[in-house]
Amino acid sequence: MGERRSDTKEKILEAALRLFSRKGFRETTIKDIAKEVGITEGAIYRHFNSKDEIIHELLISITTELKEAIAKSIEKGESEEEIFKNIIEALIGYAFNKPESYRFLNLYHLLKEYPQVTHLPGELILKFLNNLYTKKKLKTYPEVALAVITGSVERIFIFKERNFLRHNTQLIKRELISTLKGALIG
Amino acid sequence: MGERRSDTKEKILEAALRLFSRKGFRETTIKDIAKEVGITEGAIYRHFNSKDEIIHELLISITTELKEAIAKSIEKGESEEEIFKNIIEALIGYAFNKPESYRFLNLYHLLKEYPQVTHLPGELILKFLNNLYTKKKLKTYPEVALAVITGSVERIFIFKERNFLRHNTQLIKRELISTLKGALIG
Amino acid sequence: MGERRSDTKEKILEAALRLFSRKGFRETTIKDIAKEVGITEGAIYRHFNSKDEIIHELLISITTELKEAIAKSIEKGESEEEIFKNIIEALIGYAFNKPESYRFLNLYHLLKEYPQVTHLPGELILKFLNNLYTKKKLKTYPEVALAVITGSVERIFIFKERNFLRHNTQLIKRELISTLKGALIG
Amino acid sequence: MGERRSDTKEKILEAALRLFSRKGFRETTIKDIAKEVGITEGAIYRHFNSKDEIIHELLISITTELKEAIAKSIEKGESEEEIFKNIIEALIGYAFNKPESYRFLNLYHLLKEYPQVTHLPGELILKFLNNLYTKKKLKTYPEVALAVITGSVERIFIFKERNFLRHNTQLIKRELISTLKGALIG
DNA sequence: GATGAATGAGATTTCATTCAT
DNA sequence: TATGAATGAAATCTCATTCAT
Repeated sequence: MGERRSDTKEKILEAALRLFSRKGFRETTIKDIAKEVGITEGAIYRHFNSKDEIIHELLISITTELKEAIAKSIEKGESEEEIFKNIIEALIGYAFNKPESYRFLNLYHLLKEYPQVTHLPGELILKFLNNLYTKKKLKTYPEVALAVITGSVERIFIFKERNFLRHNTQLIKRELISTLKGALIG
Repeated sequence: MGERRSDTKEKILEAALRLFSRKGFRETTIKDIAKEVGITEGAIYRHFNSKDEIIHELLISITTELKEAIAKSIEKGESEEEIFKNIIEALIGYAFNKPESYRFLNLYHLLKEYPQVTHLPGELILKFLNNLYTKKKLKTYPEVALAVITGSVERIFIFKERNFLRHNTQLIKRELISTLKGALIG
Repeated sequence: MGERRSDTKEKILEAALRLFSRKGFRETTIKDIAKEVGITEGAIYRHFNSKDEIIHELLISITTELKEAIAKSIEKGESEEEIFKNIIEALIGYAFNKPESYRFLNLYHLLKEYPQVTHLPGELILKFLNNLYTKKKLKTYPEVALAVITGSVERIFIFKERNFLRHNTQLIKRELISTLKGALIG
Repeated sequence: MGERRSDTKEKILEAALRLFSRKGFRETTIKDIAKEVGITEGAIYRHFNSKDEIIHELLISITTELKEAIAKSIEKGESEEEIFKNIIEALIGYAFNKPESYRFLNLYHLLKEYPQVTHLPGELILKFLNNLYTKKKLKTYPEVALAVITGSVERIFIFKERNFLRHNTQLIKRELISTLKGALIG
């Protein structure tokens, strides 16, 4: 039949992301993905050479997307304080708007080795924090600040997914931003 | 016949923990575990009915252990501030001293559904934070505070494992504690 | 619309021969052949109904070609000795000038059953040898002579392909002819 | 159940040899082998890591066996003429008594690259022929002689398998030996 | 004639689990 | 208790062939 262009490839990536992020890499089978897309297993292999290739392609595109979101949030900020706020907003925004992508990333980095090839989104943030640190505007070491920021966002995300947050999302976002601001740049 | 019920069973649990935390659940096979212990696959089934049972037993014992560590850290503190500090120390201490158990826990909770049966260590901390919040001694919502605390510790742990921290562990610990204290209870 | 019935069909046969003789039947895929020709898999099926049909068509044309070469070598000879020499020259010539066809034939007959339909080139040679034998001009049984002739040529061919021959090809050819002559018809 | 020792491994090798030599490597499946042995596919993998490993193990043992047969035939001979005769007898004997092994070897060397690791049986024969050649006792180049010997034996073998020989085996053997002797050492 | 996505059957391999010894 | 061969189900991947365009 053949959908126009490579609609199918896109559908495979979407289905795979959905399943990987929900169930993990090993526990998601090619058959699962095929069924989700509505094709047969063999058809997957016209678009990808292996399961690993699907995972890798997702990793690259998600990493790129998140990195770009962060880059943009840094560029747009006018003061350091604003940039700080923008970064956290970008992180939370990404996690909340693209939960599957965000989960995928966490899962990947927990299970697989850190891939050398991929420049991680964290690097951009770290650069900014290093800069603040040099100017004595950061209350702690850059690595510690990075850990606090990214770790907090991740947990907030998990809590949200588990319906553990007793306040509405907007409120939580604002709280987190002001808490981290207070903690790190005063 | 010795007195300890089963030396082998203990060794299986240790080996399984080591492998699960390093490679993941699905990517660790019963054969891997058996080889690590120095026995054969069949022998594993003398001590456990299934692979899942091993995972579950590990989950229970690790969860219990961490919960007890936290409980103790709360009991021992005399002031609220001290308890706050103790809790964070207990968390970092656990992560740093029992990295495999800590990794196991993170992995498990990322991959499997939250098991209803298990009372999570976080609950004790949350109770304490709720208490602080009621007394207006917490700068943000308890859930947000819990996210910041546990998320930060997790990231510091990951950074340490990846040799990403440029200062020594003791220094980092102290920094984290003072940062979180500043952020959350001022 | 040209006159040659199908240029593409010819190209497919050539590519298939090249690949089959190099890698074997099963290890050569329709996709391999299509890629070699520069068309797609589906296009192959415009010209052939199945992979087996390609193999069979090659078999027929190669067998015919070799048989004709041998027939010609027999017709052209004036004395029995000359015919004997011509046959061996034709065999070596075919192997050396059409190595892919020759390899194909060997491979086919090693892997598949002897096809009843195909009259083998060997039959012509055997007829000639039978004739010599009747006239008491052959030093051994015709079958043995046929084995010695065809087997020797095949091995010389293999040795050449593996760069195992330490003398130039012309010399080797001459040596082989005189050796076989000495051995079989004195 | 488990037969004593590794009876099963031996049975797998035997069945695999039988099938490979009859049908080829790719056209013989693990399932075929398992069925022939009377076990399931999975069981094969307790004894071998892959299909290739089975092929390789067969290659090594067959090559070794043939090489030893030839080495012995050389050692036992007292005169050069006797050694010459012994070698051919050893080759024919091996082909006729272990037809599956002999077919396997031919098939392997036609389909796969010459393996560097394996010292080929031909080397021993070549050494002997080189020696004869130096002493001016060989009527042609050693490589040509080797080709004539091994090629003739192979074809005789094939003819026998195809019921193409019109005289009894013993007679054929004797004929071949005397023919080759006449051809090569006079 | 040609494309290339898709099918469907089957091949190799993996692995939790069972079981005779 | 322990061994390790065997099972059986399932996973990844391959490929000849079909078919809508």
